Amino acid sequence: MGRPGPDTSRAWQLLVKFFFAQRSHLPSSCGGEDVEQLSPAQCHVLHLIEPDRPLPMSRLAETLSCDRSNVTGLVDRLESRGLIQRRTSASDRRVKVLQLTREGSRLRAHLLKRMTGRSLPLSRLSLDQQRTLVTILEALVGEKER
Amino acid sequence: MGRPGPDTSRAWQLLVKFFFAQRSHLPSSCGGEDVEQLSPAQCHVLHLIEPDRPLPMSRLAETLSCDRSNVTGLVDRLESRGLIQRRTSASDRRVKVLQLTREGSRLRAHLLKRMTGRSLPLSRLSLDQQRTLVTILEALVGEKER
DNA sequence: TATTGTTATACTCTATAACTATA
DNA sequence: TATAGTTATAGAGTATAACAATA
Repeated sequence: MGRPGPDTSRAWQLLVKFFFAQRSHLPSSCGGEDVEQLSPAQCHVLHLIEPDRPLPMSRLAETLSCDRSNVTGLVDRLESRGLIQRRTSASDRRVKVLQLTREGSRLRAHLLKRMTGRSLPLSRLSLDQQRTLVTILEALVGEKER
Repeated sequence: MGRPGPDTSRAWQLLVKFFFAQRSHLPSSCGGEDVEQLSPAQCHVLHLIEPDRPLPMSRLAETLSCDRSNVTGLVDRLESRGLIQRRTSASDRRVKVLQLTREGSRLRAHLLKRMTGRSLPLSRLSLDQQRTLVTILEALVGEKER
């Protein structure tokens, strides 16, 4: 619906810059009280798996837009930490669905909570700006409601 | 200036999701006519080095918020492709400054141009939204003017 | 002594290609 | 034949620790 303009390039540049600058601070540094120290990718996966909502590995690969073999490794590491579990789907024995363990669910909630904290630079924005940002990003990601 | 709210967490989640979804598409897939196929990190570094504006490696490490040893590797790879050059600073012989080669400068311009193209999802936003996004991101990154 | 950059090491992330098991 | 997931392999990204050169 829009047109490419000078702001297009500028926005992307800033987006990348922001992401690179923040990725090391959060949400990976979720360690703290928890022993675990998850990588950004692992944290991201943990976010994408919602409690009581089994997620096929193929869907995860799509969302991450990465190769399926990559997902195997990510899941291996998260599973070895006891955060998620693989389960063979009943309807199609080829697919494996992922679900959070109790520990995984706990850590995920902890992450979400932490992301809302004051330390997050995003909280420096006014509420109006935050709302606007969410609207824009939803349009970008192609999510309507969630 | 703001307060943590439900949108804070939501915004970050979307930001991460968007970045993960896009990182493989651009601007790394800048190959095309060029033989090179740069990684996202390498593209990012290329952006950060402006033509005729030598950048100390330590500054680059700060901007990327990563370890200095990491920068060594990134620069090694970009230098071996002939895109940038290391030069020992005259004022302080410990520091090395980076500058684009002619080829690097050309490729950087190509990247910037490509980012403005229609293919970029960001260009789906209205001009107003793009402008708003830039404003918000500038606040986040802590950049006033450029 | 402190700082800049490098090297050595180890682990994670990522893609490609070949494979297994299901469908 | 096609699809979901795995394995093997290779390269890139990242951090820690020890080191050299310079300040």
